[in-house]
Amino acid sequence: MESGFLKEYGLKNTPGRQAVLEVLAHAQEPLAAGEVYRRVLAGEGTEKNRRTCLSTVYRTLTTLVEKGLLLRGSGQDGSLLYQLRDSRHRHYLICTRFGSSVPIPGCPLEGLEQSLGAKTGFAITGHNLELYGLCPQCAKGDKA
Amino acid sequence: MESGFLKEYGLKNTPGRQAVLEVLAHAQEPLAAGEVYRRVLAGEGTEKNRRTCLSTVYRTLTTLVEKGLLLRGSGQDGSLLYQLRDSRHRHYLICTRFGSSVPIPGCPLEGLEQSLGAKTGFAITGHNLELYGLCPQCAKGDKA
DNA sequence: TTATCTGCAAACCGTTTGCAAAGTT
DNA sequence: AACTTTGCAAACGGTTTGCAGATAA
Repeated sequence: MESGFLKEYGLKNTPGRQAVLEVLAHAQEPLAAGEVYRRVLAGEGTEKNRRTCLSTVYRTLTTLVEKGLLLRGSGQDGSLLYQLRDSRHRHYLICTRFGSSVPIPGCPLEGLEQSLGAKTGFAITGHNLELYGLCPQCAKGDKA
Repeated sequence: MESGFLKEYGLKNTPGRQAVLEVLAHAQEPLAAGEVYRRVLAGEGTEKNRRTCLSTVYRTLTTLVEKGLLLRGSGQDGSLLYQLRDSRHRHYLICTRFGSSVPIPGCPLEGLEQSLGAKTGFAITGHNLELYGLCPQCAKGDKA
């Protein structure tokens, strides 16, 4: 994770912020604030900051979303999830009975964003997409 | 709203449930539980139930989602939103600066659901999609 | 009559905020 | 030194739960 990186956004370069960025850089999927916090404490990412509190993590995440470094979306249960803006993202098929999820290959929205941006004048920076349904096993034992 | 409708799902047909269903049937967009509650009290829908409590609304919504009558998604801020499963849904382009939103014409996922269902064996029942960006006005005065 | 449903109040959990101390530039 | 950021603890808002009385079948 580049340091000096934060300054360009008018932010002070503190170990806590570095740690949050590193955790998100290593994450494979969007993370909830609490999960980011746990990973920072566990020392994931190379920064060795283990002395932070949850509210600081929240404040950092909020700040970074405002500056455009992170994207914030929401999961099926309403939890807020954060990811680096440029990280490779995935979409998932989520079983509404057990919550199990299967990643969808590719992103079906790439073309759409462009054409929609052109049509509306919006500068589109991201999106949130999940599909819900019953997984094969659950679909059989249906009929509740 | 058909009565007798609920019985088929093994549910008792109570005025509270009727009222919740009616509110959702008249709604133009997905509603949060609190909003459903307010509308029930206000007597929207034809059912005249004004004597209910918020936890009952939550329980009703949860039950109806489990039975497959409703879909539950989540908004940009993580609030949980409910809608009738078969109601016409819309997607929105949301300005990340002010939260203003513009509806997207049509649903870009109709084809996708079918093919994905066939490929994975999931019985796909719904989805959640939002696009984020800066609206034309904000995109100009950028450079934070 | 029996099992389900409801209202109330309290618990719960994720998120936000006030404040004084610590850190960055 | 000036201003930003942090830790702590308390507040907050939406959601869930336990229980006893009411209601649908």
